[in-house]
Amino acid sequence: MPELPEVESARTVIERAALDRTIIDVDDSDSYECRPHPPGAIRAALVGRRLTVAHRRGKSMWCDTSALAPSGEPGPALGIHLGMSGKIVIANPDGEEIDGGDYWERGRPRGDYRYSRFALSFDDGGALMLVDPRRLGRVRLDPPVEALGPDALTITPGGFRAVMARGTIPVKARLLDQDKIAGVGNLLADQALWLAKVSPSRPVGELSPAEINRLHRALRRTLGAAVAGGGVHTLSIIPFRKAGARCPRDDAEMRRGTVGGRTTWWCAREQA
DNA sequence: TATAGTGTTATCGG
DNA sequence: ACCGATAACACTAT
Repeated sequence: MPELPEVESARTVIERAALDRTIIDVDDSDSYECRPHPPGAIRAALVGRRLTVAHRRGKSMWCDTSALAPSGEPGPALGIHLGMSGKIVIANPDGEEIDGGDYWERGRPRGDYRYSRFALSFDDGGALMLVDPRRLGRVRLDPPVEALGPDALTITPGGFRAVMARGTIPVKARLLDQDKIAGVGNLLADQALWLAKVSPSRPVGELSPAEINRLHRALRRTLGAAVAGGGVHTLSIIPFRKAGARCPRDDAEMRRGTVGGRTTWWCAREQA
């Protein structure tokens, strides 16, 4: 399920395979996925335009759209969030199907579009779909991406220190706050905290400068490992997030709890 | 069969 | 203002 690395991969798929194709139809009939737009609103805004650039910040993607005529104004940005179960699928007129989630989740039978919640049809006969069984993703025009914090992949040490500077909130909850730092999900957070040997429930304001530095370096390493390995499911702590598991570094018990509203696993000794 | 879950948003209560 | 808890979304995996 998508965190920053998976979303970046989806963005790349759009960039490679969906830009500069003229949109002739839009299925925006799922009013929950497309909230707050009523059915037809996204369609009316996009038909006749092309996606021109694919952006990402944290787990949010958005595409710039072209003007309807050479002298016209560009269209609104098309924002796509994958939620917990979404992926981009592109079907091409020659029968080729590009599944932007193939590398991180079990395959979906070719041509199974049961869970397509939003789709763009192109004038060449192809289509881009948001396939999202749980319907936790969303599609909207001009998404408020400026509310997001700096991207977790490019945040500077100074920026990271500022994010972790104040408050009594548990450090993991702060890592998951997309308005403070964008892109860290539950698994990336558990892995980075484990690598840095920092307890997920420590109040951020009590972290030492050394701990904050360690955590930032751990986060960078974690993001690099997830991108290189092919998704957050390849992170090294994942097999140990289960009952009875022991920490692969010191063999202490792995503990389970809820931090920031999410299931959290940590080493009872090193992350005390 | 029952339960948990890799995400976000809104809302309520302290 | 800050923070925790809950619900909503609807399906898969164990």
